[in-house]
Amino acid sequence: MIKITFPDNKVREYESGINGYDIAKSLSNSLAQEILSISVNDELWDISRPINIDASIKLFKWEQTEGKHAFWHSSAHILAEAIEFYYPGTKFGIGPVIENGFYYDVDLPEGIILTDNDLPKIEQKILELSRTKCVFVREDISKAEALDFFTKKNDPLKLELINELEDGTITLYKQGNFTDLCRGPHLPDSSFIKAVKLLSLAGAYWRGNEKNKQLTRIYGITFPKQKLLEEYLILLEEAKKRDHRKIGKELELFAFSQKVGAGLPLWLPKGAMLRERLEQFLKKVQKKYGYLPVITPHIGQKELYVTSGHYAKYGADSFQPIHTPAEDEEFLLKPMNCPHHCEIYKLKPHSYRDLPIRFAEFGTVYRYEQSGELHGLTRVRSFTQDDAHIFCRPDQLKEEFLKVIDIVLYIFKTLEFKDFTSQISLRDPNNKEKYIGSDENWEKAESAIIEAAAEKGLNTVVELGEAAFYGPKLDFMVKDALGRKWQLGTIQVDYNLPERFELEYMGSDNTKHRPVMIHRAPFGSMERFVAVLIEHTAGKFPLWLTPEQAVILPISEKYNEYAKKVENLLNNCDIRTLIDDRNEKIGKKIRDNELKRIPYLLIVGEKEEQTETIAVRKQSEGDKGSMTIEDFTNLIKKEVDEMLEEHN
RNA sequence: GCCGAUGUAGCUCAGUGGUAGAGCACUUCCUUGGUAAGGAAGGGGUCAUGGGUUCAACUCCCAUCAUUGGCUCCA
Repeated sequence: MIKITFPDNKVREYESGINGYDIAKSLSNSLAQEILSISVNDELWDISRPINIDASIKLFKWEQTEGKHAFWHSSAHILAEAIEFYYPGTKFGIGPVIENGFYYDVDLPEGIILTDNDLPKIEQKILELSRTKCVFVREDISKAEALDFFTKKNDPLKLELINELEDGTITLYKQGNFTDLCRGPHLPDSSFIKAVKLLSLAGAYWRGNEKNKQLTRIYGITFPKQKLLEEYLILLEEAKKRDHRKIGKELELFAFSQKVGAGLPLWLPKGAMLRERLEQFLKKVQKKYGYLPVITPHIGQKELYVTSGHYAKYGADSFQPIHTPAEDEEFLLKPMNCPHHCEIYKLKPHSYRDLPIRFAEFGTVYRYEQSGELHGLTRVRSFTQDDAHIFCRPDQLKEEFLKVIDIVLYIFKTLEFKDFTSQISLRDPNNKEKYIGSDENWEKAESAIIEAAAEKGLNTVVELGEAAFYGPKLDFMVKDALGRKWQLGTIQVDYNLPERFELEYMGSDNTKHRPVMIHRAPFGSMERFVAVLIEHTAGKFPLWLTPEQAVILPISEKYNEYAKKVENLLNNCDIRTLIDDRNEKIGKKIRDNELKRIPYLLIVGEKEEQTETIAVRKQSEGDKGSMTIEDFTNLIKKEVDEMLEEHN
């Protein structure tokens, strides 16, 4: 007999050799039906694997990640089996579980190219194989046996993987006609899989290295119930509706032109208005925090970037140099604003009393992103950073970090980004040589960031080895509608540029010292920020930000004149208002303007004209009744003030 | 850059080896309507660009450009 300890610390005795499924069954039949995987002494196991020792266990259902993990992992094997059925001779790479589903990287036989049209038949085969209730059989083998097996199978990719494994830890899983190298765990059999959708095909380099062979990657997702798949597909559709590229086009915020060039966004009037408002908003905050505005050109001499080191590091990936009639003269489009700001700092000597100095600029920069990297407004070749560089003494680092974090948090709060994460990137402690700057400075900077983040109550992840070579950093990330993570704000310490530009200040000891630089951009870039904001709000921007706050809808042409009067009054009160005087019925006008995400619709007809009022309809809430124009302007002002209210 | 897909009217999308279609939008007319689509008529396209095959190409082939899913999830 063995002792099994459950998560609630209850202990029950079972016969040695019992498996997870039977344990679940001993608790309840319905539970047994739902169990997908088990952890035995914190190690994930198949529920069909016999347990011969005293152990503490946890049982996992579909609702738990561990349960989904086993489910999708097994699904990946069935996908592989289906592929091997249609394309014998295929070599298999890896087939891991991902956040939503799984994929398998395969090297198809010479001359076979998969297209989307091939996916349905593979899906059908997967369902067919699932219905046969194929059992997943686990087998422990030696490294030599594993090498032998995959040599016979002629699968060099698996051999490469096995060669990196230690002897004695190798397991195979077999189901039907397919055997795969796999750590597990798996479902007991394939019949759990009731619904499948192969989502997309993509090329993927073996082990993510572009020097390696490109394999075909097949993405898929499976579910234990057809209904869950349907719900998931609806979710995907909903997410697509929030896509900033779609909404940006619908609301005429931005566009691209093939003739202007790929990755070079054109901000249309409404988008530009929105962006300007965001910029004004940040400028006001920055002024309060002691930032000084600067403006620098879009190009700079090549020498500037040689000094900064950007030319050596990014020169090849940037736009080609600009030549002038003067011989040997070369300019670059600026990929960064910092070198220009360093030159401004250098214009005059600084005392320790002057620091920190904070130069801020909405600086447009240009980088030649690879064509395949371009994506809407989130990955472009021309973008504007809400950039600032803080030149400070090392002992001021923490204080400055606290202030920048305050700005970021204020922005996130105002724009209602509640679901964000932050990451502290530190040096790789085992590889200190690859970083510039003294040990002492690094330690100071790293603890300044960690302490500042902790003081502000940030929920942070610390990543060792993720720091830039020139200093540690703190990044803020949010997710877009499709669950993709985007980095927005960033705060980076830099020891490199002050060194390269030989920046100095006079210390209290009357000797020269080197300042530290902080790069920071709370939005990151205006382009990316607006993109994420569009997806976050589904185009329903906050009242203070939206291009048009109210549209006046006359019931008929007879009230156009009164509508004009109302428009003037509201615009005089700085409420951005338009009239929709098309010859359409009121229902039609309401529908169209709701679709344009106008926050307030003001309906005026006979009643309103006579009583000098407007009938107010709020976006997605409906009729709010009639009120005077003065009441309405007060309402708007109050709403805007509340949104922008500063926290302390 | 590489692998797959896509490119037809302002927008969303059908379509065929033999002179191009729908809905919405737009223009005009009727209608003057009270909280998410009133009716009629009309204008609008070098079918991404450049080559090739063919009596004939928007359609088939090749190239280019652009858009798009992916190329970091480690058996």
